[in-house]
Amino acid sequence: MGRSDHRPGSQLPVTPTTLADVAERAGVSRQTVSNAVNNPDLLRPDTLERVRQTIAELGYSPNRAARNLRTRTSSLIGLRFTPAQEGTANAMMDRFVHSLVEASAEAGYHVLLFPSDDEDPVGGYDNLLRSTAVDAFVVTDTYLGNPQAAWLSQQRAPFVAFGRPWDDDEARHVWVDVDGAAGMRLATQHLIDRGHTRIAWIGWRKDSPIGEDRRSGWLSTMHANGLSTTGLASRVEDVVHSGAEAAAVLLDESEPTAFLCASDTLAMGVLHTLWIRQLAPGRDIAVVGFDDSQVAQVYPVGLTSVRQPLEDVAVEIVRSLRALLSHQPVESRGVLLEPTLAIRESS
Amino acid sequence: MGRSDHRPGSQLPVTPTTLADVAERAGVSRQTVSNAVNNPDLLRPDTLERVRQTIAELGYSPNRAARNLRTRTSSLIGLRFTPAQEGTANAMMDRFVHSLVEASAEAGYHVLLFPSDDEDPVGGYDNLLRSTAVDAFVVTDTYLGNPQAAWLSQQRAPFVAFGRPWDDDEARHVWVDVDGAAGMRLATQHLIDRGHTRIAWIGWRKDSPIGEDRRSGWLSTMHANGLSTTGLASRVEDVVHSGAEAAAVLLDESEPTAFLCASDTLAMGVLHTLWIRQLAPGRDIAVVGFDDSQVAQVYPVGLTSVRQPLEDVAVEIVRSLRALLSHQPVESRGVLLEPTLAIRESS
DNA sequence: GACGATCATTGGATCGATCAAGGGGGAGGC
DNA sequence: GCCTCCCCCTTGATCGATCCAATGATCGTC
Repeated sequence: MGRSDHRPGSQLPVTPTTLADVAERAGVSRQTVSNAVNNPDLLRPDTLERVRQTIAELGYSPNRAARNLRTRTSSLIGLRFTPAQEGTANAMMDRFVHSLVEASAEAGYHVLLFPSDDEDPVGGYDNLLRSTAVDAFVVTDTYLGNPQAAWLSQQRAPFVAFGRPWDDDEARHVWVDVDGAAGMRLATQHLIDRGHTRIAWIGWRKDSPIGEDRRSGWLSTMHANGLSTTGLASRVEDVVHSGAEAAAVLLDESEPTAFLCASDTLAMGVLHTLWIRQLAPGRDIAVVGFDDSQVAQVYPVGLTSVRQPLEDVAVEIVRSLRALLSHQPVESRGVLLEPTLAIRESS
Repeated sequence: MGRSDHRPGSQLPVTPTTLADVAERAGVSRQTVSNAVNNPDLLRPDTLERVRQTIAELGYSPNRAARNLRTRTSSLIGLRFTPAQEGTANAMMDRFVHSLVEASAEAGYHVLLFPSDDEDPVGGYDNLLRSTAVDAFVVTDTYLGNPQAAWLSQQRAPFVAFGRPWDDDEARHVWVDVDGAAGMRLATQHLIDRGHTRIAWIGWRKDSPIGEDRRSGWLSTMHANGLSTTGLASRVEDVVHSGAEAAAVLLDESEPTAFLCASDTLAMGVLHTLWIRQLAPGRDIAVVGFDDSQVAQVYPVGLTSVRQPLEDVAVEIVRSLRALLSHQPVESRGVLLEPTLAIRESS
């Protein structure tokens, strides 16, 4: 039998059991039953036992709506669900959402998804906030110019961001992020340890702070090891064929022996170019990506990739959220977590 | 300015506006405000206008908890969130969840995620049901021996399944599914049209009804075109290297010119074998997968793949759910949707 | 055995919405 | 003029939990 006794073979009563039902049956008042559920310490051990017994017998579970109304909470965390873009390999949302659901459940919260509306990016937040449908939000897209974090701050709505407030020095909200630069240092050092000296970088356009951060990890590690980076960097759009073209140009002009990419999508482009030129990834040329996407995992020649610790991110977010909601002083405004490197045949 | 007037520059009041606040300000009773929101037809046009004006001025939005308590509904749909398995390419959950969130929102519902517990697969459902936290469920894993659908049916809990009740003839619940056999007929015919006659099948083990269904699409189309299938079929585990091994054996023994796979994961295995043997996918040998995963989309040689119409599935599910919850007679117990074929360079 | 202090438990009010009846007023019919 | 009807709106009760203040039980103490 499962953890909770849900009595296979029995049906749920048409009208669910209420607190009053339990109270009557156990011969105590409603408040006592309420205390048995929420403040067991207040009851005498024998009373507690009797009430718990009755709760189990009747299969009672507090009505969420009534509790929410009285306590002015919902035990729900709102998350705007943005799916992975088609044609890219950036599918970390899936893993992150799962981790968040798990971590939230541990803390007694559920995750409520709401759709994204590009025309009115804060509309969904506003509705949920006004109707007190959620206790807090988790914000994921903290890219340049995204008004959500600032708007929520201004509304004094509790939220934690996954991602640093890159472009906003004024931001005072709580955030959790993964140290992309550290991940790239890890990857670069890995390649250097394998004997590579001419390691090329293929990243995003300069206006992406995330991309520039990752790039800095490559740059600093190269220089720290006394290696040159001139002519070895390229900045392109985050699509497969851009990665392929960049790799072709770099191969022709600078003869790198390894490629470090800001995303798995770009890495796939590199692999395409290698395939066309009959170069074997891992043996002739090393390739490393970022995100440890499914693509990296199932690609015939496994792609080495920087893996974000999304499980830890979720745990940390929920921890911050709880502190925020219980009005405890938050230890620190931001938390930065270290990624790991999933090493495969491509390096 | 956005669709809903959320007044940038203003803060949310500390205590949210209530129905009574609006009533007082508009000079009407609480019930009249309630009717303005839920049954506008009951009001005289000028009163309605006045109330609406006041609602807009105060930025009023009905308190969810109070409404839920009174109406005994929650406008929430529960979904057990199971992430994609690592090391496989089956990441349709991401796309499906997004579609479901969108379709639900259209109908005034939000999606509530709860975690999966393998030890107690119905525990999560039970809790939410007992505490009347959700109005209905969407069940996604209807594989062999999964007790969820049967358990929910027995509890008389409203739910719609994504997936047929393969192994349960007794099942009377509502479901929506994608016709995998039709998808494979499409794919097989596509390959035949391209001149292929020796088309091999790599699928899952025989105890997977989904796998057998997909296989039947290949089989029937081959036979309908007078083509032989002997020695051209293989049944393996759904992992990359199994697909690779199966492809190697088939190439040696039966010399197929095309491979049809039950999943993109297996197709990746096939591509691996082709790569090792220096065979060009699409030119020397055609390959087709199933699910149109990100892998199929970003693989250097785009992988042709059967694409499930998940957007339509979600819409259909929400439609059924609404009928179920409004106690309308459901037109049909099950709905079967046709997949499409995403044609790329591999075929 | 009376006393205040502490502990365990209780009854009434409340959260903010909707439901179910009931009331005021104008139009229309006799 | 009076009654009925209908439309529009209001009032009181209710959903099921928790908050708050108060009451009864238990205890040690003098």
